[in-house]
Amino acid sequence: MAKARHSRLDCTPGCAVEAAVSLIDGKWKAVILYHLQDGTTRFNELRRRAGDVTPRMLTNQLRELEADGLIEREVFAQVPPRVEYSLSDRGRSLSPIIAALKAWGDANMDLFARR
Amino acid sequence: MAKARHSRLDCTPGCAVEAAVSLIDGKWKAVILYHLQDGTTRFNELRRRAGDVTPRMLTNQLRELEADGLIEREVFAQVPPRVEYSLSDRGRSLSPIIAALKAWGDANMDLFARR
DNA sequence: GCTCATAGTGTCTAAAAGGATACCGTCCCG
DNA sequence: CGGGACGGTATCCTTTTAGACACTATGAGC
Repeated sequence: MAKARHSRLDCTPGCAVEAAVSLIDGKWKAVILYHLQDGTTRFNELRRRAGDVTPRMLTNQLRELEADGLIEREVFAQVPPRVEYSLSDRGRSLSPIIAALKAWGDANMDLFARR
Repeated sequence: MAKARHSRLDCTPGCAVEAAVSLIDGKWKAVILYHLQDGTTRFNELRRRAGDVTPRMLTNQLRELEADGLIEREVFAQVPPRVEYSLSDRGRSLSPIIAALKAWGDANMDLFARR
């Protein structure tokens, strides 16, 4: 699971903001959640869509998202192996935010172009 | 400025999502943006509200947010010194997202309580 | 028999982020 | 004269994150 970045929960109201951010932080988590909105996706399919994630990183991020209850993992006992990832209800409740982030990112692309 | 976590911008559509996240990532940035919504705030006032930020971290985060054009910094040549931080237009355009994150965080507090 | 695809794991290392602590000059208040 | 508020800096150290790269088993297709 993603590490809690703040140990106390009874801090100022802004704390919930940071707590939420800590879940989608991690270099690939937001991207994974974004792509999972298209529906159930397999491991290597995600890998291809995300660009250049190493399998180790992808595994890490998926495991954390799963531990946080944002995604679900279903294993089919076949050969070759088949594992499907999908959004959980909680993960789906995050969709509007992911969409808003994408919209904001697109609208502010000039910011990133400078780098 | 916050480091660009992805070097290429022409990646899959999810890239904008990650780019946006990278701006509010950093342990205190989201909290700072949240508190700045109440209006112009001074350095030590932010420090008190955020809980237990060290001045070094607060300076870092504020400088990055400023470099990213999300906040503005105004120095008054007085003694004792007076420095005020406020949201820029771009920063204000992020407000709905911050608010959504806070709402989501509050609604999913059970997740964080487990830690 | 060779190679490919699947879904990962293990190890090692580099880089970045975050934290602790001490310190600065100036002025005001008592 | 001592102490506090202000808005930071400087230095050092630890933790966390991310990346490269190699490797696994199985079966299918050529």
